[in-house]
Parts: sequence; structure tokens; C-alpha cells
Amino acid sequence: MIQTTSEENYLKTIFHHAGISNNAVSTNDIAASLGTKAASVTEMLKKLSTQKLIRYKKYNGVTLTDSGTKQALLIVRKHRLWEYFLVEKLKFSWDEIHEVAEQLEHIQSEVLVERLDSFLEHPRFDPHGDPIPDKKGVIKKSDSQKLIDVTEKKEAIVNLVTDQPELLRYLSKIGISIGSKLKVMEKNSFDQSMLLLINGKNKVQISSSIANNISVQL
Amino acid sequence: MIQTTSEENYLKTIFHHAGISNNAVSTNDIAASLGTKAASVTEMLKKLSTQKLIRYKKYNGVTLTDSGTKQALLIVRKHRLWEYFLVEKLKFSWDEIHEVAEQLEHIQSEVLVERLDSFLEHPRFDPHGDPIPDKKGVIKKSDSQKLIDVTEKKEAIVNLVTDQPELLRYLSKIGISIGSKLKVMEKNSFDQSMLLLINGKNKVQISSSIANNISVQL
DNA sequence: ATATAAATTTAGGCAAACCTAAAAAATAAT
DNA sequence: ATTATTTTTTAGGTTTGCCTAAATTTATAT
Repeated sequence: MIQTTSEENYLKTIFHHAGISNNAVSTNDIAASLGTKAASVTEMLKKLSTQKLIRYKKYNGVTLTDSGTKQALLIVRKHRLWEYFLVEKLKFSWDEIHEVAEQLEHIQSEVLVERLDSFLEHPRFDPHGDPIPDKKGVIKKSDSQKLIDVTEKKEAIVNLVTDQPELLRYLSKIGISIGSKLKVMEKNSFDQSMLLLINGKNKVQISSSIANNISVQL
Repeated sequence: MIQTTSEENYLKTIFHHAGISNNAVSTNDIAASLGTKAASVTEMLKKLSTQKLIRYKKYNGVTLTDSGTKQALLIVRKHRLWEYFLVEKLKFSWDEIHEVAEQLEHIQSEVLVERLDSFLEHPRFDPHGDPIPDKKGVIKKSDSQKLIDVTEKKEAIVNLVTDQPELLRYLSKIGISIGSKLKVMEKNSFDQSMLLLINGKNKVQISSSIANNISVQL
């Protein structure tokens, strides 16, 4: 039942790529995310498949089984709890935590996770605003949507951003953080870029790929 | 400079066996502690030797270099800080913490260790009473305690003895004086007598009344 | 529809860290 | 001082997770 660090990283990556609807994920996408090569991914997929953590047919991409999803959610739970700990207790800033949380998430101890959760008083969202699955792997949904889907002239409050450090640094540089008020001034219809007014002050143009990685509440 | 988990475990084990005086440690002892075989140890010793972390001559045991000692102390620092965290913040009992601390000590992040240390308010001793090295690897000596209170397998340095001439004569006869290094090999639970290893050489059995009159520092 | 390109898998290798069995060196015992 | 025993090292394998290069399958384009 216990996974190696490498297996855990594969499960987590598949989970993140599959999204809520558990879409099939391609070998190449996994390789790109993990910084490995496609051949290595194929190898690992076979291994995870024999453990019934994924459904894998040659050339067809993979999906997580229920068991695999559960495992992935527990890793995500650990990652986000540790992130919360790092920011709330150890006073890390949110662009410093990713690398460390990547290591901490692999510590194997169920009791540790539950004690940590209690110590932190059962936080529901990590410092990026991402929901923390409970110990059964259940994620409570927030009624947020992607910034890219927000219609023109609407105002929204930033809810969560991905934990890619570069993106986080860029966003903080242009003045976007969790809680920022964004007003969509213009949406460029052919490249999906948008002009934002941030906290009623600064105007910034952002690309669709960035807008795609910011989640907001209206 | 960064060690693998395995290399770190070897360094830590050598450190613990060598004691404060950095005695040579045997291949077999390392293998026994780590649950590996002597052949595997030999292999790793070669590797650590080329990294100048240990001094290794075939068939001669190993000692840590200054660099190796420093690395070992930093691992010990991390281990003990995490143990303190687990007990003081997460309410683990002290017999639950070892396994988890064994994992946590390998997390690679200097800033994490220093922030954890601050968060815990710079504890000087872990829950077992062992001193926590500072960030430079310096161990502050604990206050002295009675030899009879030293736990099994611990090493201590003789600090002072009472001034009863008979006792002094007896002690000098069996090779114990101020500055002697004592390792508690066995504690007999019903008469409180103990078997000591003196300066890494001679084994001596002493009664509780003698152990009660020797003061040591860890 | 067939050629080209892209994605994926297979085949064969490599390094780390372990193993067993046999050889060599050091230590202990007669 | 030789022999016997223990310790350590060498030699040759194994597994995990990675790699490159070549083969295969699927997708794209003319």
C-alpha cells in the first residue's frame, strides 16, 4: 500500500493533470511535469497499473482508479497542510514553500498528518487558497471560477493561484495576491489576454495562460 | 555537498558510535546499527572517503573528518529539533517520535531548520534530554548529573567525584578519573548496578552507591 | 490515402544501494 | 608461532528509477 516517493510524485502529477473530471493524461505531459523522459514514464505506468492505482492501456493515456485518486488526495492533503504550517507557523512567504512542501509531503506517518491537522486547527484552505482534502480525501468545493472565464466589466476577488514559484513571483510583482480585487476591463477576443484593474489602482495586461491559472470568486 | 539520505544515515551512525572523542568505528558496528551487511558498509565508506567526510583505511575502521562531523551534527540538530516539535507541539509521546524524526531529519532546507528553531524558541535539549547542536554544529554541554541517572548506551564524561579517599582510590584503581569517558553499557534494573566502558577500553561493573557518587556531563 | 510528424513503447544501459559467497587480513587461542 | 576464528573486503548479482536510441503506433497534413 505504501508508495515510494517516486510513485507518489507520479500519482500526484496524474491527479493534477486529470482535474476533477479525471480526464486521461498523456505520457508526455507526465514526463514534462516531472522532468523525466517518456520512456521512464511508460515504465512507471506499468508499475502503477499492476498496483491498480491507474487504468493504463498502451498508447491511450492513463486515468486514476478510485484507489489511486484516494492516494493522490492524501498526498495533496499532506502537501497543503505542510504549506499551511510553513506559512502560518514558520513565517515562510508563499513563494518559498513549494520546494520544502514537496519533500514534507512524502513523510510516511498517518498519525503525524492527523496531529499536524489538529495542531493547525483543521485549516480548510492552504496559503494559495487551494482546498485541503480531509482525512478521507474529500475536498470541499468553493464556488470559485477561473479568471479567464470572468466576463468583461466584472469584478472578482482572487481566491487561489497555482503554486508555481515563477508565476507566484510574477503575480506578486504586478501586485496580485490572494484577496486582490480584480476588475476585468477588456478581454481580447483572439488571444484571450485581458486588461485588469488591480485593487482599483493599477492596470495590467495579462496573458490567457496566466488568467487560466488564477481562480477567483465573484 | 548535499548528501543522500543513505549517506546521511551512515554519517549519523558513525558519529553516534564514535562518541565525543571521535573513536574509530568498525564496519560491523555500522552494519549492525543500520541493518545492512558489512559488504554494503565497505562500499559506502569508500564513497564517503572520496568526499573527505571520513578517514578510511582498509581494515582499520573509520573516523569522521571535521567536515563529516559538521555534517553529522547538522543532521543530529535536525533530528532533535523535529523531536522537540513532535512532542511539544504535536503532542506525541516520546516513544512515538523516533521513526518520524528519522524521516524528517533528511528534509533539505537550511531555512526550514532555522525557522523551526526560532518557532520552537531555540530549545537546548530534545525530549530525551540530549543536547541540540546550534546551527554551527556546536553542542552546549548539559549541566552535570549523577552517573546513576544516565540512561543506557549513553556516553558521559566524569565531572567530579566526592572527596572520600577510599572511593577516589578505588576509582583510580579501576581507571576512572575526572575527564574519563564512560559509556553505560548495561543498567541492572533491580540493584541499580551498571556496566561501564571506560575510555572505550575497559569494562567495569560498579555498584549503585558508587554510581551515585560520580557526577558526569553528557 | 498516403506521407510526414508526433507520441509512445521497447530494448539495452547506467548509477545507487543493497545483497550473498568467497577471499584476504587481522585478531585470538592453543 | 601456528592454527582457528572473526572481521573486512572483493567479486559478482539484484532492484529501482532513470537514460538514449530505435521501433512502433497514432495523429496530422497534403
